[in-house]
Formats: sequence, C-alpha cells, structure tokens
Amino acid sequence: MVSLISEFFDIEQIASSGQCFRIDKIDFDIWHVYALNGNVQIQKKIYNGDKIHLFYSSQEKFDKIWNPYFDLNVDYKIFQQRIYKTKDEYLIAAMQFGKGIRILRQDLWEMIVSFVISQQNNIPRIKSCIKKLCDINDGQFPSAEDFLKFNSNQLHSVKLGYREHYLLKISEVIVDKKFFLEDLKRMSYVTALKHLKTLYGVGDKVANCIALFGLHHMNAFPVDVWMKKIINKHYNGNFYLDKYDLKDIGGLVQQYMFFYERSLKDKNQ
DNA sequence: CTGCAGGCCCTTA
DNA sequence: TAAGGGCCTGCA
Repeated sequence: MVSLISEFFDIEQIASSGQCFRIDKIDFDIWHVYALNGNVQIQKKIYNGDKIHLFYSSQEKFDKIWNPYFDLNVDYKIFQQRIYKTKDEYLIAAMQFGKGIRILRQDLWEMIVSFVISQQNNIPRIKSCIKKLCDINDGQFPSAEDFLKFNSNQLHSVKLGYREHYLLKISEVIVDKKFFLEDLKRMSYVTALKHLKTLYGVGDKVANCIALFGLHHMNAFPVDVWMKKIINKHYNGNFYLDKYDLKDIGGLVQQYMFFYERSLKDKNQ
C-alpha cells in the first residue's frame, strides 16, 4: 500500500471530471480504477485536515504505473498560482473548487473510442457503453482488431447507436495501417489535431478531447455545449486564454470550468 | 407524446 | 463557410 498526501489530488473529483470513464465508486470512500491493462483501488481519507489517499498497490507498481498515470510528477501548484495571478474571479473559484483534478495520462486508443462514444451522450451512458465493450471482450478494453472481430449482435448489444459505425470505420483504417497511433504521439498539437480529424466521426471537439486526454497536449481546449454556456454566461461570449497567459494549460483550465459548472448544476437538481 | 444528452456528417446555397 | 436536417439510445 502506498499513501499520498496532497491537496492537489482527489480521486473523487477525478472520477467525476468526465475525462475517464472506467473509475467506479465501490464504497463511500473507495474507488476502483481500471486503466492501462491493470487496476487499482484507491481510498480517500481526511486526517487532521490533510487529504490522504491510500493506493492498494505495491510501491513498484505505483512508481511505474500509477504515479505517471495520475500525472503525479507534475507540480499542479504552479498552475494554480498562475490562475490566481489572472485575478479572474470565476476562474479562481472554479480552480479552488476542483483543486484535486489532474489531467491523466490515459491510453490513446481508449481515449479515441471513449470520446467518439461521448458525442450527443451523457456520462452514465458513456460509462455503460464502455463497460459493455469490456464485458464482451473478456473484461479487457477492446483493441481496433477486437472491434472488427465482434459479430454484429455482440456489438449491437453495446447500444452505441450511430457511433458504432464511426468506431468500425476508425478500427478499419488502423488495422489496415492507413492510420498510425504511434505517429500521433510524435506530432505537435496542431498537426495531431488535423490528423485526428481525418478519422470518420471525429470532429473538432472530440479531437481536442483526444489531444488533451490521450496525448497530454495541455494546450488543447475542448469547447462543447457546456463550455459555450459558461463562456456566454461569465465572459459575454468571448474567452481568450492568451489574454490570461494560460494558453499552454488551456486543457486544465477547461477541466476546472467544466467540473465547476457541472457540479453547480447537480446541486440545483 | 416531445425534448435532449460534453457532435458529426452530409447536403445546399 | 455557414446553416440545417438526421442520427441511435435512454430517460424525464
């Protein structure tokens, strides 16, 4: 077991931040994380005002897998200090509220599949689709090859709707070696975005999510209907990251804003 | 019954 | 290049 004391890590916030869909709450203070062909349980506790997380993992696995996965080598305090400097009330409130969110380093292919599924969809149903995809594939997240091997009844039982066709087309170009995931990892943000958008069913919003969560381009800034609402409501329709000198961490800023607004909405319901 | 959920594709002008 | 219809599914 490995313990982590940090105010800038909160598994509960990460689990509901909408960037990952395979973290399940299994008890009031325990979450089960499935990722990178492995899994780990994490318990969140408060001792004397300090937030402490217990990872049910060996030190070796923690160092090798979970430390990089949760981006724990990066000091988020520096990012937060930069947000304080903007003196932007809404941004600071959002950042304080979602202090424990981090941009995870998730598997690229899983992010492509997950965010294609996310379009015109809600989080519970996205999670349900992804769980079913793993269920019909011996519990493992399906590869592009696996997608092409599923029979139509199996795949249809996942209830992907019109997104099923998108995922089959994407799987095809990857299996046929007309699209290389490894190439994407070497590209700049702008080039990767352009390349991602050649995939059938991947538009600007989904490509930005993949760039942010699958390629760790922290400057990717996905704008969805929620972000549009936030920008209209709090910024009169115009939000310029470069004005605040936050362009290189736009993705983290987006997560704070998104998480904050979504939480306010949940509270009102 | 209608409307909508973290869009995208395709067609038209 | 902009605008608008259609799309699977599930839930209110």
